[in-house]
Amino acid sequence: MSKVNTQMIDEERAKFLRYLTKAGRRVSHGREIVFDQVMRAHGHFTAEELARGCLEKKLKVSRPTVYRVLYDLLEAGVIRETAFGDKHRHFEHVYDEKPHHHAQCIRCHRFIEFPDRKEDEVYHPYLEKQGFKILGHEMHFYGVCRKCQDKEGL
Amino acid sequence: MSKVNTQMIDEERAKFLRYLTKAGRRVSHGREIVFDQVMRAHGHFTAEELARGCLEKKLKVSRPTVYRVLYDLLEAGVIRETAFGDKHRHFEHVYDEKPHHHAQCIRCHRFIEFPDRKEDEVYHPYLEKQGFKILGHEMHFYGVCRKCQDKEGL
DNA sequence: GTATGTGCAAATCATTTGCATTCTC
DNA sequence: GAGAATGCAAATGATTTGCACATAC
Repeated sequence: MSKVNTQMIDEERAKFLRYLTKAGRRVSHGREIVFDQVMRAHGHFTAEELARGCLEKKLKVSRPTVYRVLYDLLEAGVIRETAFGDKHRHFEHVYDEKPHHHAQCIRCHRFIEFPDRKEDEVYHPYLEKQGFKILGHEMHFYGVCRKCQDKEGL
Repeated sequence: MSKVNTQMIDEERAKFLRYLTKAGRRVSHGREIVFDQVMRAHGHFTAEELARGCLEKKLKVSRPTVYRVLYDLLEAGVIRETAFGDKHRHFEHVYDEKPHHHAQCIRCHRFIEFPDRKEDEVYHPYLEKQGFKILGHEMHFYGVCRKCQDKEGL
């Protein structure tokens, strides 16, 4: 919608195309459709949700293709997997990434989302104010390890 | 092994029994076996791993029972789900819980584990020293939300 | 034209469920 | 003895794969 948004999508698209070219893969119809749908998605989504959405909209892609392209996008660094202990895989764009956090209830599995701050202690009062009883936490960084960076250097 | 360890296991067992009693559930053979195996497990494990282990050791439990008891233990707060974006469910004890962190490679999905510090910035140099290129992070708190606390109060 | 991408149907794999049987309280 | 727990086999649901056909380069 906004100029920034459009620009970011273009950058992501360029990143994807660059990746495909470099990897000797093709710019196919399926890849375009799925890329598009991913960019339209808000927040995090599961592979199934995206696939279902495509099918419901009668887009010309099959479920397996959605899954396949999702892994392309992962490889390309356009999306990333989020760290939820759920049965399904969750993804989200890389492009709207700001450090963002979640508190999950071990009973109902619902998430409370909260804004970024500098130090982890800062979050406790915030969550407690919402009545969330904290049992522990885990910081989850994602990135590329040395070995994989070396491999990519090839 | 150590005295502390044994004591903690006893405490966890007591917690589990208390939960079962309170919930009007029974102290069955299956629950004892699975509790035992969980306490022997190191770090995090998947339901499948635990089930397979039980079957390989010819323990008197079936796969569905392992799964069922695992959810009892979750309910009882003896184990918790960890926040990994994997197809399987990961669990770990609550009892050896210290704030601990993981950095995961988006390529090979391997984890780098690292010790707890006070502020999240502190981790960056640590990971970078290991050649891990950080793309982002996510703080994951687990606990019980207000609604579920209220429900438990019943 | 050739190698890659795709859909379809079928295979997998972890997890869950129905139900008859066995056990705990 | 009644209500729970369990095993078994079968169901489920997400994800993946084999393969013949279609398409991008």
